[in-house]
Amino acid sequence: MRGADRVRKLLIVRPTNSSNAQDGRSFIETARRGQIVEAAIETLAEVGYAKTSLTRIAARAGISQGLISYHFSSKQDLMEQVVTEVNADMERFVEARAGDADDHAGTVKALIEGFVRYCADRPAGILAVGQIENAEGWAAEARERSIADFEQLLRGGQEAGEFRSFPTRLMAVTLLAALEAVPGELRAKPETDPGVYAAELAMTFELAVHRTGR
Amino acid sequence: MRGADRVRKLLIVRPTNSSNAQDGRSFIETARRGQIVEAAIETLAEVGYAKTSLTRIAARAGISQGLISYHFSSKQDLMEQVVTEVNADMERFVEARAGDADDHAGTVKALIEGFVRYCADRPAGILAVGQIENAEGWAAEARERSIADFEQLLRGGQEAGEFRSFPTRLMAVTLLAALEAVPGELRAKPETDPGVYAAELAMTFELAVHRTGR
Amino acid sequence: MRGADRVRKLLIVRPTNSSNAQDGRSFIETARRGQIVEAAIETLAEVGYAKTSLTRIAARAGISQGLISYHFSSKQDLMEQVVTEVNADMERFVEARAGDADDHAGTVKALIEGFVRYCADRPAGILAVGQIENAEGWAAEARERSIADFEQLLRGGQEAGEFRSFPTRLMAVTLLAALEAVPGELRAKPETDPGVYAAELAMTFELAVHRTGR
Amino acid sequence: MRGADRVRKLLIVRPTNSSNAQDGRSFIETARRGQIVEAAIETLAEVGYAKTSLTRIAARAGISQGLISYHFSSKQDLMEQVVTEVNADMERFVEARAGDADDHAGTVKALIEGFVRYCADRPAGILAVGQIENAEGWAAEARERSIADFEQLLRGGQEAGEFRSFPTRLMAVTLLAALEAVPGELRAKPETDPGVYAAELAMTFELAVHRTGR
DNA sequence: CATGAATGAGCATTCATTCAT
DNA sequence: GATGAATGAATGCTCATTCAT
Repeated sequence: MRGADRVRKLLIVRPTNSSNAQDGRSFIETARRGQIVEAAIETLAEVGYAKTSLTRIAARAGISQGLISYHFSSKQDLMEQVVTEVNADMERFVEARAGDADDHAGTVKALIEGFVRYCADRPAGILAVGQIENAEGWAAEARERSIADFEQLLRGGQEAGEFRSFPTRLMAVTLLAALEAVPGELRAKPETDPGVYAAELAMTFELAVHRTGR
Repeated sequence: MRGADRVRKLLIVRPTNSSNAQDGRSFIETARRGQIVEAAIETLAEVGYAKTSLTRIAARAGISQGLISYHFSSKQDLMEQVVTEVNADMERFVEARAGDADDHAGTVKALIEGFVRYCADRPAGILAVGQIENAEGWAAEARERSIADFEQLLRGGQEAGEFRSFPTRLMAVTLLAALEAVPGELRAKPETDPGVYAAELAMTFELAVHRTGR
Repeated sequence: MRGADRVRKLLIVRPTNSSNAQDGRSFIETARRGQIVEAAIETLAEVGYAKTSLTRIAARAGISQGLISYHFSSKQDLMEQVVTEVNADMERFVEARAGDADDHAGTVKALIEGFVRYCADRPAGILAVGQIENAEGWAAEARERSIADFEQLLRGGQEAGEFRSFPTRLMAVTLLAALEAVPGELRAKPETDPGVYAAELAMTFELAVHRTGR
Repeated sequence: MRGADRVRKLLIVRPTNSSNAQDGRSFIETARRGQIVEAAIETLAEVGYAKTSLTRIAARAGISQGLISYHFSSKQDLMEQVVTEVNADMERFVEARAGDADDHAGTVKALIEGFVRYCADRPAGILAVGQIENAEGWAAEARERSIADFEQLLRGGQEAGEFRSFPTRLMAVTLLAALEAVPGELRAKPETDPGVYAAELAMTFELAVHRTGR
């Protein structure tokens, strides 16, 4: 299995059990929903969850408040949609740029680089999702899924003899945390070169996981 | 300078410019303020900032809503107090357990271990502060201060020839992120052995920063 | 310049700098705003500023509290609107009934009579504005504007040789005070004949200002 | 009856039916009550009724909030006391300076001059009473008493053939209004010479009431 | 006498949500 | 599909008042 496949497998979009995954939407409905989600993302990234009201989102989208309720059954429904769409978008992005690494170390590196580049390209989405997960208390579920994915990759590296022995869960948690810090850092220091950031992060985890001695 | 001193220096409690540091409080007032701060921490850790209202804090403390306003000039005042007290408590704790490492690597290790142990001991405070800093938009400032501290330590290690060459800011950001993930992980997996977590985290960063080759 | 013109000039509606003068309101919005303003006036006139809460105004208007906030950005915004509308209404009324006096004495008389008749017709508005200006601390500004207007008229009379010499400001202050006492008196003694009141007040100031000797 | 007697009669302090007229107060109690009343007057005159809280009065007096409630059964009780004391003080002042006019016109003049001088001397009290009467809706009662007094004086002048014929109540209302405007004007234009103001006001009403033709 | 801790009602305001049009 | 008028609950906060000390 080549790296691209590994990343693809890792980032596969999981079906949501909530009711907003139904299809059979008209073109206009899909467009409106997208517009609202976009406005929500921008608002969340800009002012934070606490100050993000439906009124504010509607104002940003240039539509009436009522229309949001027409398209989303509740504020929570909209927030779920934001999380789903951003995750799907990010996964598509990362997968597309995943290198053709043929070992696990390369896959980790590709993953990190893809994510950092995504954050540099479209920082609002990740910031928005961070706000939502934190505020709504959904961090736990989302985290578990990501952690499980990372663990699988790390365990694969250990089994292939590439990585040293370590508790995969803790390393996965740490890797996830390091990635989650990226958009905030890029916002705090916009002059940061994403390439350097990605390379440094990749190096850090390469050193942390690779098999020592030999 | 020994490790304990380095940690002490790192964790020095910064003077607050706000007015709630005044002394001259009666015993009963101090006790009530402490009780309210405690109730606020528990509430924040449990339900998150968005659902933490003064009413809820009062209910948890078993007092009237008005009493909070009697002791704190505003909700923000209370939140500031929570941050101040938790930080002071954490720094006291970490400093007290700081090892006697006589090199920079040892200091980093002591810092990580102290922090993980603190999170294991009193997880609510750190979670509460995280909620506040995120919601109130104070995260940026708090981050910068911590990052500056960490950078100083890392740069010291580089200058002493202990650490490899890397951009200290990015490593500091990553280290901070890894630490901030600790209370969430301990909450998600309460069975985690803090000692193992601390050791693993220390090892991870030891490998990441130490001078390679030789 | 005839008396009607003098009064018209005197009572010209001053443009408000606040933003609530915008047009482009729907019919229903205009109606609701009017209803709320009306309820506010009645409440203020009846129970005074201190006991006039948005809850009370809403109750009198038979609507929810939230609806007031929907139509007015703040309590102060509503109060400004009350002042603006009552003043405009009063000025329209007084101007419409302004006599065709062709001297300054006649103009003063027309002004007094118009105002007394307005107070007899719609006493609540003037009482409400009095409450607001006093409580909000706007009394000073409003007073100065009225005094300046009155002074101008009185000075005109002096220059025309109709009025005796007196400090115009003090006479203006006294005249204003006498007028402001009208709604209170009409409320205290509803049986008072407004015509008699107006005539008596006009006579009082006629005697006070007119040129003696000859 | 000479003018001084007329004024004395006019300004006689009426017994209050409320319960705060009881005697048998200790020295310290009397002093405290006076101190609180004084602080209330200053606060009312400075910030207006709406912003005058017991907390604020206590702060100004340099005592605890509770002490006000200890000495006055309610906020309303304190406000009543302010009105009573200011009125008594004012009446004492006016009476003391009442001239020895031997006709009614002179008495009116003495009254006006005394009041203007009092407002110039101690403006806070009258402003405070104005705030209270307006806000509490007590204006009515207080007004009626003053009006009755003035009417009696004016009727006396008419019966003595000094004054022209006019409805005494309306002239009394107007005179009262003119006097009530004095403290506000002195505050708005502190450079005003009280002597000039008094003389002008006296002249105005002299012209308004005196018997014309002869 | 005096304090200040404590309460509970009331305040203006915000906001997610509903619904007639 | 879309609007915006309307609601009602919740929020942070102020304040007169009570009461144990």
